[in-house]
Amino acid sequence: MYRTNRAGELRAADVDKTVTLSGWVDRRRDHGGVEFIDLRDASGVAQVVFRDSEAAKQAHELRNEFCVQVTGVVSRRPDGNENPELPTGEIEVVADRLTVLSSAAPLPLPIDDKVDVGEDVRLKHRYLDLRRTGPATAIRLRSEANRIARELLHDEGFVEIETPTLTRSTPEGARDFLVPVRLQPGTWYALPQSPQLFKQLLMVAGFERYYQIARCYRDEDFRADRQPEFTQLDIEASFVVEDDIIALGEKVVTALWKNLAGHEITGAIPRITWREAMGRYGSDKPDLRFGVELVDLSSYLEGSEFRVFSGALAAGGHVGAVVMPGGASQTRKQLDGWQDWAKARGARGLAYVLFDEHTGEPRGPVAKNLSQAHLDGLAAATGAKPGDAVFFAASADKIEALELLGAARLEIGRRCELINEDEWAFCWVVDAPMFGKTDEGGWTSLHHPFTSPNSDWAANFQDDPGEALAYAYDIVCNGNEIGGGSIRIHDAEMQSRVFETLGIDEAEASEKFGFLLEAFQYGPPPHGGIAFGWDRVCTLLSKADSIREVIAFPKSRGGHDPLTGAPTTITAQQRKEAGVDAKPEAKQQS
RNA sequence: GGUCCCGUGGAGCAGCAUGGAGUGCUCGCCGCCCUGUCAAGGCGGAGGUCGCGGGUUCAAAUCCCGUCGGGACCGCCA
Repeated sequence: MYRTNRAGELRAADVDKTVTLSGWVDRRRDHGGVEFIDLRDASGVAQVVFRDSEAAKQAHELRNEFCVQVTGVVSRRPDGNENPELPTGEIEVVADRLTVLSSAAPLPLPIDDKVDVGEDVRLKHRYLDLRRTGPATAIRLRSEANRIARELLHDEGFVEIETPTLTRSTPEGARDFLVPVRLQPGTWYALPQSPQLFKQLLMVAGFERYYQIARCYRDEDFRADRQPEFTQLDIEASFVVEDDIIALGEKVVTALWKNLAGHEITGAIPRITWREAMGRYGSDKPDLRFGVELVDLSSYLEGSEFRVFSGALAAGGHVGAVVMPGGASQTRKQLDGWQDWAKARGARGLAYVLFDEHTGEPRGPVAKNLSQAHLDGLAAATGAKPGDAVFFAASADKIEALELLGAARLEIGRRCELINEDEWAFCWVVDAPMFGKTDEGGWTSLHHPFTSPNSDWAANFQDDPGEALAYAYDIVCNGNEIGGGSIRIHDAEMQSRVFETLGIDEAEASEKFGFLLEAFQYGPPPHGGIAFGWDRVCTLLSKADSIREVIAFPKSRGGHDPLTGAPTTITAQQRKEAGVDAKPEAKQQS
C-alpha cells in the first residue's frame, strides 16, 4: 500500500492519526536541523516535517519533484505557524519514515504556477507542465464538461455511439487527413472531419437520439482556436424542428456554464438572424459584450462624389460606418495604424472622419471629399458625438464591407476597452443563408449540402440561391462560435434540387455520398442536430487564451507535436507496405 | 501562400534605438551555514558559439540579408 490518505485532504480532524502519503516534493525548506517538505499529490499539498531522525538526514537529500513516500503522525502545527493559505494549513505530518520512490533530474521548467514559461518548453515537457495546478485544472475542467454533457444527454434519452475514424471523405469542405491502406495498396482512408454522415445514418437507423464526444480532423492551418485534430460534442435527433435543437443546445450550455463558470443563464438565449448579425455587427459570430453597432450609409451617401463611395454604390455595393468613441483624439500615428490594420486585412484602407471634441466639426482627409450636406448630417446619421471618429468601409461586395467594419468594431472594442472580460454574452445566429458564392461564380453550401431550406424557401430556393435561408443555426459566446447545426433534408426531391443548385450532377452525388442517398430511400425521419466545438467551449470555460490549454497533448504549428516529434518520416519498408506509391487496382469509387 | 512579433546560461527577462571585453536582474542548479519555514534565509560557486549562416565594420547580442524554430493574424477552415 502506497498511501493511507491523500495529502490535500488532511485536516485538523486527522490529528494524531498515523498516515502514509505518496507524492512529489513540491518544495523543500531546509533549516539545518528541521526539514520541511511540501508533499504534493493530485489532491493538493501537505507539509511534512522531519526532525531529529534518520529520516531527517534522508530528507536533506531530497530535491524538487522527487517522488516519495512518507509515514508519520498528523499533528497540529505549533501556535502561530498555521498557514491560512493552504486547506491543509492547520496541520503537518511529523514524519519518521521516508522512501524515495524515484528521483528527479534538474527540471527543464519550474513546476510553479507563479512562473510564466514559454509554450514551446511547456509542450515539450507537457507531463511536467501538467504537474502545475493551472494547466492541470484546465484538463480537469474538461473532464467535468464531458461528464456534465454525458449526464444531461443520457437523461434526455440520447444514445452515445462511436462512429468510425477510418472512413471516407465527408463533404465538409476542408482538406482531409489520409491514411494508406496496406490491404488495398493505393487506396486511402480519410479521417473524418466530423461524424456528419454517420450521425444521419444513425437517424435512418432509428436511434432517434444520438450523441458522441467525437474526435475530428481537418488538414488546415493553425489558429489559437484551431488544431488539426479537435473534438466536437456531436448531437443528432429525429422528429425535431429547429426550436427543439435550440432548446436542447441551451440546456447543454446552461448546465455547463452554471456548473463550471458559476454563471446562470436566465431566460432564453437571444436569437438574431444572420443578416441582422452581419448588418449590425459585421460578423456571423457577434461579440455582444459591447455595443458599437455598424451603420448603413448606402442611401445616406447616395449621390456622393467621393469616388470610393460612389464606386461601391454604383456597383450595387455597400457603404457603411462604425463609430469609435473618443476616436478623434487619436494621434496621426494611430490613425495611420488603422490604415495598416485595414491593409493587413486585404482592404485598401479605412476612410475616417473625426468630429472635433469642442466644435463637433467634421475633419480629416475624407471630410474634404464629402459635400456640405453629407457632412452636416453625418453625425446624426452615424450617431457620432463630438470627439468621436467614424470609420467607413465601402465595397461592391456588401459582405466584404460589413466584415471589415465588423473587424474594426472588435478592434475598437479592444482599443477602447469596452469589453468586460467577466461577462458572458450568448446568442443564437439563425436563418443563415443556404448558399454562398464561389470564386468561380457558382454556389456552395454555407453549412453543408444536407442542410434544409426553411419553410419560406423550401419550394423555391433554387430560383434565388443568394437569398435563400436555411434552418441553420450557430450558438455564439463572446464572439466565438461554440456550436452550430441545422435541420437536414430528408426529402429526396429537395435534396436533388440542392445538388443541382450546387452544380453537383447525379453521378458526382452518387460517387461522393451515394451510401447516404441510398439510405435515404428507406424512410428517413425528419432530423437535425448540432455540434459543439468542444475545445472552444472548454477554452472559454477555463478562461484560457488558447485551445491548446484544454488539450492534454496539443500540436504546435505545422501539425508538429513538440513532445513526440511527430510527424516523422517512415522507412522504405513501411512505405512499401503501406502502399503509398502503389497505383490502385482497377476498382473503387463506388 | 501572405503580414507582423519573438529567439540572450536550465526557466523568465533586461541589454539592441545611438556597435566597443558575454554586461545585469529574478528563479533554478552545486557546496557550506542555519531547529519553525511555507515563493524560507545567509555566504560562496558552476553554467553561454547571444537560434543558425552570410554581409557591413578596426570591432556585431546590437546594423543589413538569408535561413530555421516558436507565436499572433489574413487567406484557408464551421
